[in-house]
Amino acid sequence: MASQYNPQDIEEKWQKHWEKIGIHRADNDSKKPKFYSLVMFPYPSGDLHMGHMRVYTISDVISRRMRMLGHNVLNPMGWDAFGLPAENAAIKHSKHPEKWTKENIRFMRDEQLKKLGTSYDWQREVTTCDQDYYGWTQWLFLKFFNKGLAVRKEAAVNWCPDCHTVLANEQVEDGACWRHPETRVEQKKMSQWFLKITDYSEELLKDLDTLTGWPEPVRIMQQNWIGKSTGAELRFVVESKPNVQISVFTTRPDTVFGVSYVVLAPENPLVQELTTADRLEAVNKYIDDTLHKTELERMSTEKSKSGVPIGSFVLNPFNGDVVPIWVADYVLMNYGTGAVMGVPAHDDRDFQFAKQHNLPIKEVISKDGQASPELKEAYTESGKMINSAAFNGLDSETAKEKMTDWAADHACGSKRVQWRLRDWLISRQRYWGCPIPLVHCESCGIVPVKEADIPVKLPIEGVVITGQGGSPLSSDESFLKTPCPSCGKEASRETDTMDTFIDSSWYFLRYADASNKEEAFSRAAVDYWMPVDQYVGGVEHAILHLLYSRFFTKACRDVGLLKASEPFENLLSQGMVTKFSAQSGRIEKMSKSRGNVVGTTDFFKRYGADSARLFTLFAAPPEQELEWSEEGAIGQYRFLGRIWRIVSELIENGVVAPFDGDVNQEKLDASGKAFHKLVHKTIKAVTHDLNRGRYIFNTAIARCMELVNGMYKYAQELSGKSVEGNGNGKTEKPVGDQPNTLAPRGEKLSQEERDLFSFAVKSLLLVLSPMAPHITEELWQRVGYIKKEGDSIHITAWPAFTDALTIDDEIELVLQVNGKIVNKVAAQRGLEKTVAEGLALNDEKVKSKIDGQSIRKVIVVPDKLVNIVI
RNA sequence: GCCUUUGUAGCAGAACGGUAUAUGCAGCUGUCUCAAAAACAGCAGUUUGAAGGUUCGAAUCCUUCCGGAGGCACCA
Repeated sequence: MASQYNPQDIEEKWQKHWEKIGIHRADNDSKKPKFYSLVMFPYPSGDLHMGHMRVYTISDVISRRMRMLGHNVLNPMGWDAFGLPAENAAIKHSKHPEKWTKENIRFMRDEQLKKLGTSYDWQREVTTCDQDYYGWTQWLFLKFFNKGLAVRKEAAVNWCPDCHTVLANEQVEDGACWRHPETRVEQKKMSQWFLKITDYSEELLKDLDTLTGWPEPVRIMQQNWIGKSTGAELRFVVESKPNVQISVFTTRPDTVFGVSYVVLAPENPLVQELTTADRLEAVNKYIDDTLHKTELERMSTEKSKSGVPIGSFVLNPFNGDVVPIWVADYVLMNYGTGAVMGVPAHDDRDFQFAKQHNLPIKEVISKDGQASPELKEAYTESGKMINSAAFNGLDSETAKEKMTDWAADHACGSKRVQWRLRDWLISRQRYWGCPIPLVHCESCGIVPVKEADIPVKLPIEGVVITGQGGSPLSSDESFLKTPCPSCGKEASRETDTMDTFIDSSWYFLRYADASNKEEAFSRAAVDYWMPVDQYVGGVEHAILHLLYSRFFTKACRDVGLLKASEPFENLLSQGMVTKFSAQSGRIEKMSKSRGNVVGTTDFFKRYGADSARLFTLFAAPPEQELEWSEEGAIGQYRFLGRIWRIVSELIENGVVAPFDGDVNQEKLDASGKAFHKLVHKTIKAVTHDLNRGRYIFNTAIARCMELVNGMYKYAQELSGKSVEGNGNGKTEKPVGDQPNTLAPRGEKLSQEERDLFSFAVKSLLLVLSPMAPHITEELWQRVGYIKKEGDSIHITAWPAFTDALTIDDEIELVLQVNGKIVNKVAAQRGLEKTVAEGLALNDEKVKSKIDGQSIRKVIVVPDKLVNIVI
């Protein structure tokens, strides 16, 4: 009898063996076509669970299959190892962040990722908190600095009181810190370092169109984030102070004849300048009130539109109307010019505001060019111009341009493009990050550290992390004091560290050349590997990491470091893994805090990594959510057990042996032919499902299951024949001392039947091997394919299929009358249309349905159906 | 409020505008067993969220509505 399938006996053995023979190493100099397969590297938080494993499994299957297709595959792994949790853990366990991080990395690498059976090239491992990584991060920063892409500006920035640091706009969600949804960020005015991502706004937007290998939703999210709006800047002269103008940005210059007021943001300095004495008290009170509102209160669209007039008026340059200036908090200081023109008739917010404060509503555009008796709501579409003097009758889209031109001609406005994207704030007042390599010198100002003096090392010894009172770097004299690189006088280092998103914005470049001691990466290496052919990661990075990395790639290109303009050619956003949580009583994202995690170690021990891999691939298509189910996962274990049993018995019974050739189809009986076709159909289907960009693993596995089911059936049929010739579909009772076997005995079969089994087993193992790498390798060896040390199923060529053998000769022809199915008949494939039609018209059931009525039309779909319309 | 996405047996999921259901889980029956488990063999189940429309023919395309998921949100 065959031995029991026991993953523990085989998985670790092969993992070690693969590492030893080095089949996962990428070659920087190869004749094969390159394939760069990348998965978003993890933050080493300590313990991965089954939910995390999904992304690594998906990416690994893609990598393994591309190797079998003859590619030189780069499949690297590393650690996004700087960040706040290390500091928090340090405070909690009084363990240095570096120690904590390194311990986590060891566990996650050796006990989790390796035991999943991933095929990484560990020689290229990168750890962002290592000097030989962050030194190059600093080096890149200096390149950007020298190119004017890194600048220091005073700005209102987001401060998270929990993290004790500032955050970039992208890291604030609903007015709260992305790490602490319960913590409201505060606005502080600070002088900080920024990377000028806005220099690339236009290109970042435009190139989204070239990213056809990205999911549409991600592209749309980036597009919205960049937020380009085209319109005009119009200038309104203040009536009482003709030398002062209020600039407004509008996307609707065509509505300018409908302006009935102008609004300033409370923070706009013009408010102070233009408020008249009699309004001063009211205006100051209003501003004071708004400043005490939370960001959320201010942003709420539900609430009414508050505001007060400031007493001054402006002149509408188009028609000379004198309209009041108001201050209102629905206008934001940090977008556009901090002032808007109020056109109640054609903007929802302005309409609401005007209704509330009894301001005139003047219609200047209507659908048909006719004025409406009374507007019940703002008309925000385009239409025909009315009440707009010389522009009357024009289509409003045309008027937009003409009126902008008019404004330019009369020196009261111009065309303007406004972006939502802001510069990337990268300073962090934290310890566990990459030090910004700059020096503040009293005489020379801000001076970059010399390239030769990089890395600026993060002090490790004697650092005390309390989480209070600023970064430990600012109180570490040995770090702080340094001679000025320019004049040599005593100066002090910048104590801010960089946002950790910088570390992850270029790690994929370092993988290309990870052990380079001279440069961050060699031009030849990155130009060879970049762009990444297939990136896999969670959709939570749709904006943050993916936008930053795109920016970094373009900036590196412009600094002359590489050729590529876009880092990631194809992107797969896998769905999250969920599980029922007893805490909440709901199905939720698998996470520690929700108490619904499934650990890896225990599962690997009981059912093996192959079962875990198969389940996560099988239970849902990759981009959809996946609900973890213990029963479902065990089902995959059962499936692997079925493969193990049948293949083992076929080997033991002398049926299956190494096979390299074609099965002689002619010498097989009907069920042999059918099974032979099933094998070819399976190869075709799995090949198709795993093809680049498709990656529908769930159906691929289902096809493998069909093949295994077919193999059982065929084996049983042949063993029935070989025992007693009983073909009734029931399992034979053991006869005498003969055990109850699944597989026939080899000597009872013909050569062709044995070949067929050998071919079927070989094909099954090959197409399943990227998904279940251990069991397939073990059985591959047991069949006898591994002859010398370097052999492996994983570097064997992907199997081919014969298309002719994937097509059935006989088909079932569906006969319809008026689109309703009346009968199904067996027919030869490839019937002439007229023959098929005749077949249908002569069918008894069809005839009785037609019942002598006249036929209006006959539709024939070849090899599918005939529809008779009466 | 706007945008994206999704709704198919009890559950997870298949299905170029052409037979609604591959595959797994759960369920039921049988073989084996003293019995059970395991294994093996087999069975059953929905008319595709709802209503319209286009079509010879709609799960698939269009419209409206209902439900789920995600994103954006006084961005002028």
